[in-house]
Amino acid sequence: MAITPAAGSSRSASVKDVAATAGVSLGTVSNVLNRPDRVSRTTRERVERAMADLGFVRNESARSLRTGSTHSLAYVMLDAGNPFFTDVARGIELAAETAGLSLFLCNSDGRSAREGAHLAHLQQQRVQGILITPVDPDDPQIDQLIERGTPVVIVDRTRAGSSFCSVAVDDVLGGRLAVEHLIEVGHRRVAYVGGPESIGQVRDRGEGARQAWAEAGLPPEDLVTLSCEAPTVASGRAAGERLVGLPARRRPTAAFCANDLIALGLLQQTISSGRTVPGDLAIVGYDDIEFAAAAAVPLTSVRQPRHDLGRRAAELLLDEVGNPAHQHEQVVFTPELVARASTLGRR
Amino acid sequence: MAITPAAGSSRSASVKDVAATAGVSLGTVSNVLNRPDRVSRTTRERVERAMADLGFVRNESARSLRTGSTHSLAYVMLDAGNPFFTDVARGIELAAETAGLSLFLCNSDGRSAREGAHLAHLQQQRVQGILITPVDPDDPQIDQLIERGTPVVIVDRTRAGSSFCSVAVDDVLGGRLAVEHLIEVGHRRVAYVGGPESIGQVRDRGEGARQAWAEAGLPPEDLVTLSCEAPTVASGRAAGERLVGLPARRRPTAAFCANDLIALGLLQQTISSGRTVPGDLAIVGYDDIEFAAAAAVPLTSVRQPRHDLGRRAAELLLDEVGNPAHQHEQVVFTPELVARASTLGRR
DNA sequence: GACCTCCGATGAAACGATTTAGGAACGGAC
DNA sequence: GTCCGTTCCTAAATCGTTTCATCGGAGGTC
Repeated sequence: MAITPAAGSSRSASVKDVAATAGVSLGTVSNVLNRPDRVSRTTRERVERAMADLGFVRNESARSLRTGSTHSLAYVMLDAGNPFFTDVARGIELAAETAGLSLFLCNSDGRSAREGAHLAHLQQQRVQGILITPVDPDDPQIDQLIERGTPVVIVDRTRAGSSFCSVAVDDVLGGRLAVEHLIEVGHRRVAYVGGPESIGQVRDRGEGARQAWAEAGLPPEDLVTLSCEAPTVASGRAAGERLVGLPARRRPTAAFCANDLIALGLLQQTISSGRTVPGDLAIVGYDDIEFAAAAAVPLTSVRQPRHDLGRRAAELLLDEVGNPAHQHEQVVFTPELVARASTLGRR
Repeated sequence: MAITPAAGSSRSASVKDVAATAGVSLGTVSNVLNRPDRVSRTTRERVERAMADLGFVRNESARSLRTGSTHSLAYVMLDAGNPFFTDVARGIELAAETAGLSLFLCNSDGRSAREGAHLAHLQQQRVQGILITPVDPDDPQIDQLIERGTPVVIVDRTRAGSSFCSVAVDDVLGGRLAVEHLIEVGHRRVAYVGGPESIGQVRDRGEGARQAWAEAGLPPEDLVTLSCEAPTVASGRAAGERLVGLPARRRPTAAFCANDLIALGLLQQTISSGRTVPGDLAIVGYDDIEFAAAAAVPLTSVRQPRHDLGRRAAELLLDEVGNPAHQHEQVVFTPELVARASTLGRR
């Protein structure tokens, strides 16, 4: 009869075991897995029965070694704790699921070293492609990935004249929108709260802020930059304490924060220290995450189409993987200011 | 001379190419990769040079096929959009990084089908082990994973008499703490807002709420259950609208929400509809995510040690993977009530 | 100078699945 | 009864890496 390995044996069953149990050859088992229509119904059922009995689990390493391709994509996030990126990830997931691929999420947590380790590992895994919101889009490791054949799509950043696709939102414009709005509602001393400078988004939004300030003909020294260690709620709180420390004459009446986490921290610190928003300090955030609207004082924020950002990025990657005539594309979405009570509560 | 494949050839370089270029054998290249001390310095440098020149990237599929083990763990999250789970993930990441393993994050998004697809794929990938916050901890697929040799640790749930490790927080106790607190500050008509019932955490927290209610000798009909479709901010808002619709006589004066997302939604709806918190409605959340303290009215919440939860879970998994004398363990952490303005603002 | 040791390097044999060229069995038609 | 076409299945080669038994040579010892 068929040779049946001991149930619960330490080695898991292979196609060979299945073939032996079902009394067919290796190739037939493979056909059942990959081209079931080429196998007669009775044989197929016998093989499927054997697979179930043995608890057969296809070995993806062997499969992808032989075929040279995997069924996975990966998204390397800049900060998994920031809802903005998890929303982007959700958009990517949707597209990946539709295409029948699994999506692995990796978190670089803003650290180049971790990002590099993830990229190296993903490259060794031969994932079909990588989506990444990089710590630094000019990192040569990204070019190296592409040279060595792993398609990459940059999410939420761009690079001039690139050899890859990217999907971004115009952060300079976003910064302008925020500061133009603050100027419009009457502020003449504004703080830009962001950091670290190593993050491109932070630089661009600050640049947009400065442009708007200059175009309004306001003195540069009245646009203060408050640099944070990280774009987090805690940093926002800390920035709030530093603001209070400034002499009243020089203290800004409004703050534009590089993201909503900072803004929420700043908001909390401001209110809990007994001042009011926007009375003592108007606040504009960035990203318009779900929690922004639900904040102590609903937050004015620059909205990015985060879901579309993810979906579109994944679509570009899938096109690059599947379509030989693929052309690299740099998609830039337009941000939009959503004005709420944190700047409008009082004139 | 050495056979050098054309630079930028479509096939990426293999150890064989490296060996040819460096003028050594396959085995030597492998030794450079895995036991560099066994190779003389000059040979090693020559091989490393060849690897760099060819852009060699080790093929992890082949490696793990041969050795039978991978360098990856995975955490299947219930909801990547909920900061609670990303905080847990961060704890896991820390432990994984320390052990030199990569962590893949997968998001089941509360859907059994997606969870199942992820598990199947991870099993095929032969990951070293899986951490999971399951949609349903009694899902037979989990037992099947273990039977077939993939270690599993359940995160944030338990199961009686189990054949695997788990790390959880006592949700029944958490529910009691919340409701005992509400009773103590004087509420006699309370809503439990949670859902769907299919989620164990929701059931347990509700059960704890009922126990506390009964032990206080209060009539069961005064503890109303408001069921949500999902534990999200949007559901919280919707629940708020349903609460307003109740006749004043029967309307609860306080709400205990199954998590902070629901609580934040409820809080937002309550305030934006012109009522006050805790004046018209006191609110208790669950998880004590960072945004809870930063909310419109700082939220009273049941705190879970989410970082430790993740770290401990990963440690148990690593022990199971590496230690032959491993004993399964069911770790249960104790939650803690953090009282803030959303229940204390007024007596 | 013969012998032994040790170090470094070698080459073949796996790992488990897929693929492809080809072979057996079967049924139908003349 | 023979021949042909169709199904269905078999056997062997292959993917890239690791491992293990082995081998050659340099150096030391007597």
